[in-house]
Amino acid sequence: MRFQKTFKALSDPTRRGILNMLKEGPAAAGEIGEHFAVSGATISHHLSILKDAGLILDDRQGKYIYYELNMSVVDDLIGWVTGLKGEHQDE
Amino acid sequence: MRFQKTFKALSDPTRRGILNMLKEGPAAAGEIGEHFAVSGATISHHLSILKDAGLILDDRQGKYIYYELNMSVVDDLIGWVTGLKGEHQDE
DNA sequence: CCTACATTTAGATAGACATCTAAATGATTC
DNA sequence: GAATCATTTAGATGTCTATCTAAATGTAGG
Repeated sequence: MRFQKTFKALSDPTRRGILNMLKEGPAAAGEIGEHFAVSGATISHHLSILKDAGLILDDRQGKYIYYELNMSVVDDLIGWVTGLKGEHQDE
Repeated sequence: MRFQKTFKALSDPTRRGILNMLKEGPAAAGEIGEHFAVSGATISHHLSILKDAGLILDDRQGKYIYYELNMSVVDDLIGWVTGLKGEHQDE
């Protein structure tokens, strides 16, 4: 199942919030955490799921780890969803 | 959360399979069930989740209930996913 | 109206998941 | 290298979810 992890990752509102945040550009884990009412450990958990799904990339810079959207996977996702609109290429 | 039910619905592979099937056109619950290795009750459960998410519409015709993709919600979904690519309209 | 067929609802169960606190790892600076 | 800050990992817990079988509902035809 090529998109299982992707859609699972998107099924949580905090994770979608994180992706929306990252539209504005890369951000460190701590900065991301400030925007949500959950513990840092929980944010870290969400980031690992988004990363495992390929939706985000990480880039350590000293103390901080910056996360950013992975546009190529976002494009794959757009492809899948758009595919629901008729053009009959299977799966 | 405007898209919570939508993404939750998409997070299951059987439900995505159903949506892919319905690209070809409307189908009755029984016909849908034939394509997946789960009980009819389980298919019914998945259909109710897809329906609650607005992704499919139902249309009873005598004994049968035909399901079809709801393109307007598919379009909303495309809008959300495409929105990840930059154009900064929030959420 | 009784039988047969299509689908849903009810109730139960096993596995998955979001969350927390506490502890561990990684990296900088003095 | 000890102290400090950023982040992750471990372990526990309550809730959610996909699935099943059995029973109920809806619909058509004899």
